[in-house]
Parts: sequence; structure tokens; C-alpha cells
Amino acid sequence: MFQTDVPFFHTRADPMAPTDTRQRLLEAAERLFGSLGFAETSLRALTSAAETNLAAVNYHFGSKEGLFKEVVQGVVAPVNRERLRLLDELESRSETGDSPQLDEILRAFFGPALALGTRPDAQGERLRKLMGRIRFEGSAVDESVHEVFEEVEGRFGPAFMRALPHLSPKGLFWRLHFALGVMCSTMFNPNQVQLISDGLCNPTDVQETLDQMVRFVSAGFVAADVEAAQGVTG
Amino acid sequence: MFQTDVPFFHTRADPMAPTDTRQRLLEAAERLFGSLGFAETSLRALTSAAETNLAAVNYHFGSKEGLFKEVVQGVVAPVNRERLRLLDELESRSETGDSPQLDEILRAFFGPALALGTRPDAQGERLRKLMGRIRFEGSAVDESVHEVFEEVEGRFGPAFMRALPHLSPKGLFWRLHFALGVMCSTMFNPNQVQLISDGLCNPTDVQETLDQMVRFVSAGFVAADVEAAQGVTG
DNA sequence: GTCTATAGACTGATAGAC
DNA sequence: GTCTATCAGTCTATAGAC
Repeated sequence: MFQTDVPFFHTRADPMAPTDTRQRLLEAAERLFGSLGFAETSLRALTSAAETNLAAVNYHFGSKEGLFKEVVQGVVAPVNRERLRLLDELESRSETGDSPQLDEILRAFFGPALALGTRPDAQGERLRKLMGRIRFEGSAVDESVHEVFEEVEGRFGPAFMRALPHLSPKGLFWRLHFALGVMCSTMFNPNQVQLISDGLCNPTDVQETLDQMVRFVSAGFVAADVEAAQGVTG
Repeated sequence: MFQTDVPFFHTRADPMAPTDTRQRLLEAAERLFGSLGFAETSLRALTSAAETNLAAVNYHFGSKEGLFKEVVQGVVAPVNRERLRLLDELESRSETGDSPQLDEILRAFFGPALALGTRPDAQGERLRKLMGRIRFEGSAVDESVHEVFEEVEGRFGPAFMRALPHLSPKGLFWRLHFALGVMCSTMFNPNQVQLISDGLCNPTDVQETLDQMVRFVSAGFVAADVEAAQGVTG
């Protein structure tokens, strides 16, 4: 998704050029959209960071929104591919009998997203923030991003259902919604937990974050349905 | 916080005026900042919605940011006051013996925020969204809002600790962070759960939302520490 | 493919009349 | 307190040279 779609037989003017304009724009956009969001990022800030000019954005991506969508898809698509690969692995293993455990499914879902944060230097931080931000970037995202998530929804939804046969559909959907909220707000706002805990919690530690997240969310998932609980306690 | 600070002995030019300019600005700002966010809301859209002019914003609030901060504090302050009142109630009751239960504390914390959604017409929707948005509106908020939350942090933090003596501080802070993520993402993005559940989950039903949220989060809170669990299972 | 130059509209803020 | 008029700057997008 990030590669230029130049056919392989095309001879570049300078095959060893450090990076071409299109690539530099995508990288600058990843950084700026990630840390500032769509509305707060101006094309001027973006093109000067990419050391090019306004016209290049329009030439390569059609518009600011076109660039944004391509950046988002470039970040989301590999994450979703890895999620599906991990789920495949879990489910093929379970053909012999036991189906995937809740914890395993959650790790397959959260892990690839959190792993964005492991990229070198500050780039990982920005990517993670961009990934978390997607859920909260209203209009600019919705249509184009939805389709990138379709396959993930279609595969993980049923997987959760099978792992949680006691839950009503309603209870499951609420919990899925909460789980997404936990993940996205953590990825979007990682320093907040560090702040309130006075440095005790380290959101840059992917393993720690993943462990804590899976523990919290899986406990929330296995809790009895609200209706069932009300039936018991009054 | 929303009242004009005119002393009671001041004679208004027209005491029965429907609402004065300052008030209309605050109400329009509540709506627009709530649904669009700070950056996407222009002062022009705002002043025309309030049926006044650009200069009025500067006269009454100094700047766009000044207006935003006053709106945020006007929404947050009463919510936090109600939270503290409910916690007082719980804790004074418990002087006779039992300290507040986790569920009760969570309801005292989530309830007043969710209750914003019960205001008539579409205003509640916007207020709820604004409240959820605060966590995700980077720069424009941080300093001024922090102080509004200080007392709530100082009171609820220890209350949670007392209700969850088994948790390490680290585990507790992560869970508080997750709980905020659940609440804010649900308030900011209420229609998403309705969408994925094909209408089965109804986020405009405050009671349903509160029940589901408390059930999920309280189960997450009582889960054993990550460290403790790792000590047992490997 | 890359650039300069600019169009055309919008931004927040302010001066100054009333 | 409220307004009009306007400033000085920003915004995205595009035309057209190379």
C-alpha cells in the first residue's frame, strides 16, 4: 500500500534516489496526521516537512483527504493482515479439538496494533497514535476505512462468539465496543496513564500494555450478562 | 459557571430578554464544539449560530480558546460536583462499617457523566459528546481542564484503592486508565455500538449504558494483577 | 514529476463608531 | 455591550512553465 505502483519494468530516473516525493509525503503525513490529526494538519506544514510543495500533494493524491485516506489505509491494512494471519493460526491449530481461548483471540486482535509502537525512534509512537486516532477522527475517515475493517469484523466477531457462548448478542456487542474503546484510547493517549501513575505504568512497553489490556478486557468479557446478573441479584 | 457573573443588584437593561449574547454564545459553542470539536469549529459558524458577531467572542471571552475553556469547564464542573456528592453519600453511609463497594463507586463516577445525555432534545447528545471529547482534544484543553479534575482524582483514587486492596498500584492505574477509555470513547462515539450491533445496543438509554459499562469495568477491576496471574500460571 | 505563482475563500483577531 | 469593516494571515486547490 505504501509502495509506488510503478510497474517493475519501469526504469526510474534515479533508482538510488533516497526517497521519492510521493514516499516522503506519505512519511511526513504519517507523522503529522498522527500527532496532530486531520484538521489541525495543514498541507503547508506537511509539504515543508516533506521538503516539497503544495502541488505535489494534488498530483500524487488528488487532495488532502486523498492523502489522509492513503496514509490511514497504509497503516491499518498491514495490521489487519497480521490480525487475520494470527487468527488463522489459532483456528487451524484448533481443528484438532479445542477452539481458540478468549485470551488468545484478544492477543491476536490487540497485538498487531500495539506492535506499531515498536518501530524505531519516534515513528512508532506516531503510528500508534494514528491508529488510535482513527476511531475519533469523525468525517474524514468513515467510508474509506470501514471496508478495510470488514474482513476483520467478519472473522473476529464469530471467533469471540464461539469463545463466549454464555453471552447474549447484546452483551457481546457492548463488550466489543468497550474493548475497542480501551484499545484505541490507550493507543491514542499513551502518556496519560504514565502521567496519572507518576511513571509507574509504561505505555511504551508493548508487552506490559498488552498484558494489562488483555487481563482487563478478558475479565470484562467473561463477566455474566447484565440481564443474567439482574435476574440473580434483583 | 454558566451564569453571567452580574451582581444581583445590577439592573439589566432588559431583565426579560430571552438570553443575552454571552449566554447564546456559550450555548452555541456547547453545540458546535461538542459535535465538531475545537479545530473544526470556526468562530464564524459559531457567531452566526448564536446570532451575533465575531467581536462579541473577543469581548466576552478574549479568544476562541477562552470560549472553549469556559464551555468545557461549564460542562465538567457540575458533573464533577455531582460525582463528589455521590461519593460523599457513599462514604458517610459507610462510617457505620462497610466501605463503598466497587460497583457503587463506579456508578458514582460514570453516572453523572452519562446523565448529561438525558437533557431534552439533541442538546444532551452534544453535551455527552463534548464530555467524551475532552480526553481526545489535545492541546486546547490540557492545562485548564486538569484543575477541574483534581479534586475528583484525589477523592476517587483512594476510594478505588480501598475497594480493591488486592491490586498493586500499577495494576490499579492501568485499570483506571482503561475505565476512562471505556467511558470517554462510549460518550464520544455512541452511535458506533448501535451500528455494529445493528441497533441491538441502545447508547441513548442511559440505564442500559451504565449497567453494561459498570459490569464490564468492575469485572476488569477485580481481575487479579497481571504479576499475580503470571506467578500462578507461568 | 516537479516546481512557482496565484486564485479564491476562509481563518481569528481588532479598531473604532455607536 | 454590540456592531461593521477590515487587517493580516492561513487554508486548499489549480493553472501553467519547465
